[in-house]
Amino acid sequence: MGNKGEALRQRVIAAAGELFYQQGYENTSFRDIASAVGISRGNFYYHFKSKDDILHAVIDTRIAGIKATLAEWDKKFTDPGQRLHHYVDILLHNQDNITSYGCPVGSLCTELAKYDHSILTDANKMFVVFRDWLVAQLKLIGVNNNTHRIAMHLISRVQGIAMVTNAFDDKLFLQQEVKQLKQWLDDEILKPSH
Amino acid sequence: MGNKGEALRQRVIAAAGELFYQQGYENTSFRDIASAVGISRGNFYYHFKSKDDILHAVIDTRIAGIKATLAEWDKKFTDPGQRLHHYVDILLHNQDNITSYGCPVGSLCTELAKYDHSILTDANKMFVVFRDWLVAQLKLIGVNNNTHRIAMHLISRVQGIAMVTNAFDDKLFLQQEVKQLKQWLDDEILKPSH
DNA sequence: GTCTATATCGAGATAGAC
DNA sequence: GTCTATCTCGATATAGAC
Repeated sequence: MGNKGEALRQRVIAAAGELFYQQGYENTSFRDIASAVGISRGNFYYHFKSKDDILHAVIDTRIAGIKATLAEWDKKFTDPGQRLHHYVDILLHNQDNITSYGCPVGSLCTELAKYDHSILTDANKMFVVFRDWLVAQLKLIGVNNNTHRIAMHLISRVQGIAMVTNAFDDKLFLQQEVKQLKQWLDDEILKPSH
Repeated sequence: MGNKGEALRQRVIAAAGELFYQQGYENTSFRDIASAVGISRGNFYYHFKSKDDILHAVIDTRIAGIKATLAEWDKKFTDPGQRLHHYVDILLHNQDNITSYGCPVGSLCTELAKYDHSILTDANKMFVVFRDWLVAQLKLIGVNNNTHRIAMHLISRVQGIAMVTNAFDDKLFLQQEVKQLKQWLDDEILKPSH
């Protein structure tokens, strides 16, 4: 198997993914990616058939990365409640990037929704992986009703925080909201007295 | 005063604003706007000096529109609690557009954050108008602490709902979340028993 | 004021040498 | 596999006729 070519392909995907996140997909050119990776523009077309093709590869790689991360969490934390807290804590761990560029999943979906519905469907799968995992954790806790809705609600809360943090360039807001959301998680989901 | 030119200018701003919302700013060309308004491409530069200039005009017009809307609400609803509910209800009233294109303010800020910080600052003023109005309503209710944070929290919740509704193309989610958010508004802000 | 014609640039994509 | 050179297209923007 072409190890050298395969390695380059991975480097392109990594660089493109980062640039798509920081600058947006449409706003990132082959030039940008080429100079980041250190190759020529023409060389792309040996590994990818179009720019869309690179985006698809980026999305696939991200999905694999998300699945790997969640599997790691499953090992690291035995308590599903702890895992849910860890999900919210992503905001805190990535607060600098979120302040500058927003959420990598959310901002990409927002961009794609403006002009390409077929790729949006693919990008949305990143959310679906998170959602299904959240549903699984809720069921493990013993929540039996509305697990899907609660998972979607959590994603929505996290996305709102990321979006507003980015738009207002306000890291403090993120920190306060994370605290509040984790409190809500404890009060309404993990220790329901009603 | 050049009435004919001024009227055309307003038509351009209206058409551009709609297209920027539906297709994104970068993804909308002069061609698109020209054919929507029914003028030639060259004619733009008599009324605007650049594409950025059109965007600034769109933002200014939107800000004026938001202020007018809020002033209308102030007249229509005497109860500040009712006004806060009405703010959340924007989601419901615009559910079709939000499902297709997201929030006009939020998605624009998300796009601009990727490549132009100076215009983002301007676009963000749309949020600030809402935020300041929300703070005013909270104070009228008698809330004295954390009015700024609560206002930001409300914006964040609304943005999260709009973003996820758009990304999942899920109008039902929007409807459920609006219900839940209005319930939260009643329980935690309007009738605090604690 | 509005138009047509054009300049200039950078994008994605291709051809073919090495 | 990777490169250089080039094609084609559509974008913003400008010049100048009407």
